[in-house]
Amino acid sequence: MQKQPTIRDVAQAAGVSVAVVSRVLNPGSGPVAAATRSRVNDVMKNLGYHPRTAARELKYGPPTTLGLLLADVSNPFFARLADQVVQEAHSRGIQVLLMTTQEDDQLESERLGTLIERRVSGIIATPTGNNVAIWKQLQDLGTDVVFVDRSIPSLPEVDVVSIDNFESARSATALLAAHGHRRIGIISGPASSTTGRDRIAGYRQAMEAAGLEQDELLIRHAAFRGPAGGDAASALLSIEDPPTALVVANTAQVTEVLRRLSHAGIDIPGTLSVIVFDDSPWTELMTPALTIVRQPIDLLARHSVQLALANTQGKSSGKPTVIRVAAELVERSSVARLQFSK
Amino acid sequence: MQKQPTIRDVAQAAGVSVAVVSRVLNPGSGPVAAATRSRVNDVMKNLGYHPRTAARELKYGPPTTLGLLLADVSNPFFARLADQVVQEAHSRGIQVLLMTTQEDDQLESERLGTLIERRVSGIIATPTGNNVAIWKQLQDLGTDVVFVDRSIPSLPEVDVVSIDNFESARSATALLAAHGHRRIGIISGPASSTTGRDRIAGYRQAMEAAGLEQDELLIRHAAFRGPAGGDAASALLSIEDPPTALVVANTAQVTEVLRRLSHAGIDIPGTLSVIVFDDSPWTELMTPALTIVRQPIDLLARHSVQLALANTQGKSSGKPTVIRVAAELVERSSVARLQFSK
DNA sequence: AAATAAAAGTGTACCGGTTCCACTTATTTT
DNA sequence: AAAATAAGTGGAACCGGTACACTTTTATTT
Repeated sequence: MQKQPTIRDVAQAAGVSVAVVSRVLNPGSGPVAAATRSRVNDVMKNLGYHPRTAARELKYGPPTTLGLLLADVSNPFFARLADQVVQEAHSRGIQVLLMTTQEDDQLESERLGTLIERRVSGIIATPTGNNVAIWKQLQDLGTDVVFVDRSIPSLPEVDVVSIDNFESARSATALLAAHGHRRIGIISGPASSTTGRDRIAGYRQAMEAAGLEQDELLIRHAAFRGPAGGDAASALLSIEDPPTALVVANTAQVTEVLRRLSHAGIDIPGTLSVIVFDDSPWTELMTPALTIVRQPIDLLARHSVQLALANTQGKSSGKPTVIRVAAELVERSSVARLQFSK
Repeated sequence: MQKQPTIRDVAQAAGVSVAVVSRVLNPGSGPVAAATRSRVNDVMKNLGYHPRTAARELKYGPPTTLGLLLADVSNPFFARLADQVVQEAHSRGIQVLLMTTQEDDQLESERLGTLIERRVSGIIATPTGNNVAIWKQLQDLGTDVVFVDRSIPSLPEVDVVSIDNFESARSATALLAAHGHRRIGIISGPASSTTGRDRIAGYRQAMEAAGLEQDELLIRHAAFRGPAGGDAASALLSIEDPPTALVVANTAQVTEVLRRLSHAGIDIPGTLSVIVFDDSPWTELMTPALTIVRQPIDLLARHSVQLALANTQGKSSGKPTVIRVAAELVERSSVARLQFSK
């Protein structure tokens, strides 16, 4: 392990002052003779010099790091989001500190503490819904906070990027209704989440528009984690007059719900038609290929990163920005046309 | 946006020196009277003070950040790895800087540059295979480098954590042979990768042990990214005497290969038996449920993090550590028993 | 050729913590 | 009661860059 050269070592070796080396390091910060510049560059290469980000950050807490706080990354939806966010950030020279909450507000609060100490310029997060005080503090500190996929109603001043949950659920439900389904179930996120509520609202509107009876038994909320999703699916199937179609609108639990359906030996779409909120590659590989609501993850990522860096670039507009991108209903083979039997 | 209080603000407000505040901040670094401690703590809370990591890092480049450099995170295997690494790191109070290379060595080199400037204490990476000089430099600088899943033969002094690729491929192939298959194909990673080579070697050994003819046409290498995986699958199926069984041993391209098989209308396991290296949840949901080689991602993550922090903790043992964890062959329904027809 | 302007380069305070060392004030030891 | 030891606190240098104010060199103008 060699001792790390500093800017002063470089300056001395090149026979110039540290100020000049700093200028070479930051083009545009001041004039440097071409000959000097190349000499300094040579010395830096020979010495294996690399400026330390920590030292640079000390002067002005710079917009070079961004926090990405997700529920977990094993979920394909979040994984793809993380992938896109990282790519988008990298393309702007920004680094990403990845953290997970496991939907645990205690863990979330710890992570937020770390992000504060690191003075990240922005945070992109899927909030658990608690820790409102800390989120507020973060904003007061000048950190750009962006909620993605979900939001917290009691924090209306935070930027939000998500799909149009209402419209997505509405159109998915409408599609099922148009195929003759009258008993349509929906499994959505917790009622405390905006995501969950909006999707249910869209579902209701579609049911009403189709003139279908709204049975509260057909509406299920499931927590983002744990067995709740599977339980909801099982419960839905065991009611007296079970649904012939199901919208799985809890993005985080799609796999869990499908596993339960599969184990129950449900024939899709024979017994049950299904539309899910998840556009993972494998939804196409299943038998039958699943009809899905495709979330434009790249757009979610791009807008999130943009907003998370907005204030930094002086583009802060007093009001919080809410971006709703359109989701796409991709029809495949998991929805059956129901014959009129009654 | 409020101005951020510094340690001096706290000191002044509490009527003590900065040294005392620092001691309160770092318990064990020196004596502080209980009364003073609580007074300082109160002031910190009132002022909303949070120490800046950047300033702290300046003194001693500390082991508080770890770089995770993956090919991409949209791939479920890497996503789950990232998830576990982050959890493991968090449990040790370490933060994770996530980066992706897209398997592009140019991008990789840029990312490595950033990691050097940040003086991360350790790096966990799936290397592209190039940039050997930079990896060496990283190590000289005292950074703990750990390759996970793959390695680079020309860098034997780097720690490696992976599954036992040879044995995994051998046992998967042996299972197929035991089911009466004689024409067994394999799609593995590029020949330049250790992963790819080891798996092929395991395959060869199993073929030989079973007394089966080794046809080079049955062995395909596919790059980790791009359409190569799918092309390899198509090519395999169109040879004169096509395989009746296939080992998809290119973890990164499993989905791509399966998609191609699905589109080609191949009946699994009727026409083709399949074993894949991927234990994503959805492999169980497919029809038929896929027989898989399950990689213990949690173990890979745990060992990686441990090694990446080893030197920091003074546990550096001159020699590089190579950890091979056992993978598990999970039999499900995608392998058919072949009747002897010849 | 003198005057003026622009370019190149230097010295040093500063960012916000940490830590060594010196110093003062209790507490023990003999 | 004097000396030795420990506890509590403060002063200031330091980490490695950045940037401002200023001096020196070179180029341009008339």
